[in-house]
Amino acid sequence: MTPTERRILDATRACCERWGIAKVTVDDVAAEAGVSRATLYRMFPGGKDVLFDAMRVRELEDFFTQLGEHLDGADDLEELLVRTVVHATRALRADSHLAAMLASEPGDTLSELTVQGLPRIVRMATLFIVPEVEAHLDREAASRLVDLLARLVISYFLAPSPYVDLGDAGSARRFIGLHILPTFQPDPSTTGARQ
Amino acid sequence: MTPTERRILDATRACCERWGIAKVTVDDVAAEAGVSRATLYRMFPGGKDVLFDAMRVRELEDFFTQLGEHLDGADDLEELLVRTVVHATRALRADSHLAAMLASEPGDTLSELTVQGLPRIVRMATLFIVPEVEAHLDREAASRLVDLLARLVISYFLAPSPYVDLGDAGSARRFIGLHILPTFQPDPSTTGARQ
DNA sequence: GACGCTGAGACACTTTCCGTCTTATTGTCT
DNA sequence: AGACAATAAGACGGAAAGTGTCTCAGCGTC
Repeated sequence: MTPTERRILDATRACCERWGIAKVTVDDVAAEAGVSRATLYRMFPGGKDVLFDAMRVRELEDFFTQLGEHLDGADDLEELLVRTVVHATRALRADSHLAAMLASEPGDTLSELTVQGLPRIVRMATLFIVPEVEAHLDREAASRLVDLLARLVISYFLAPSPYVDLGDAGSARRFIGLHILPTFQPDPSTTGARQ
Repeated sequence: MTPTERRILDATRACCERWGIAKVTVDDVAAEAGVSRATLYRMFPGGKDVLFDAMRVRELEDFFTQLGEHLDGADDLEELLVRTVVHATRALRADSHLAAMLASEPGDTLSELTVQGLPRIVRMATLFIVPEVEAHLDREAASRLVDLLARLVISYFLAPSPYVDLGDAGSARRFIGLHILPTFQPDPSTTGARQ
């Protein structure tokens, strides 16, 4: 990724934060990035759609990169999963950009977190998290596990439950120990015995 | 002012806060107000310009109404003026709407505080503040005083000075006692003796 | 000097927005 | 019930803004 591309994506993000996707024009982004429209179209052929898509991809990459950094030192599977969902949930809650988008354009943003965007999110989560999980499960199981957890994190983020708070380590640990680990870890000798 | 007019002006303000004037359309305002475009044009014939103008007028009215409420119990002229400039300055600084506008549309907003809008501001200040000042000065002097103070408050708000902080009561009192009162109150027996 | 990258801007096309208008509906008053 | 005022919905043409492509000129590097 060239510095110019990065500048443009940063500008896109800034514009979206300020005005919401619906109000942002290509000229806005170009001006914010200090770049001509021609350059922008050269770097992102396809224009607006491609540009905003690239922005979303980069946001996901950033999100999971940051998430990955919080996973070091998690030895057993339970600890790994707990850290993952807790940090992911807290990061989502702390994301002011996301909050602004949800407030100003609920429809588009929700779509990006569910119907339209969820496959992409799951794919990215798989890419980043499955390697960590594979230390404890085979690839197939790891993929299914990450798929499931990603959906759960998003669901509990969008609509909090009185029973589970995935932003709280204790609650997340109980939840994972009770509903997740037993189904993915047929051998009960390690952590399945909990609860 | 009918309730519908108020709803529309509230909606206008809300839209401006969210997107900045440049990005707001009449449809946005109508939708936000839960009113059809036809109704909006009936209430504000002339459309966008008239609508935004009405919003600015109402903001000024609100501003000075609130300011007026903080002036009760100021007996002597010095106290009255100090309270006025201190509250006005603090209100300007605390106005998140204004801050957002200054950030997103510096040109328009500054124009509204200086070249374009200042006459209106002075007129409104005169309307609200002069009656209070007239208890201590004749109408002519009161008008000139309010005109002067309004300009000073705005100037020191836009470009703070190391010498004067009109948001601080002590500093404001010194400033007014030193530079304002002597020129408007030739009789030095009451407060002019200070400093 | 050839090369690649960029900014500026012309261009045709599309979309959005504006302001005005008509029509149907609703609720109110007599 | 019927007259009436106010409104929502939306059609309409013209104006404005935005889009995506293109050309060309400038500028630094090799």
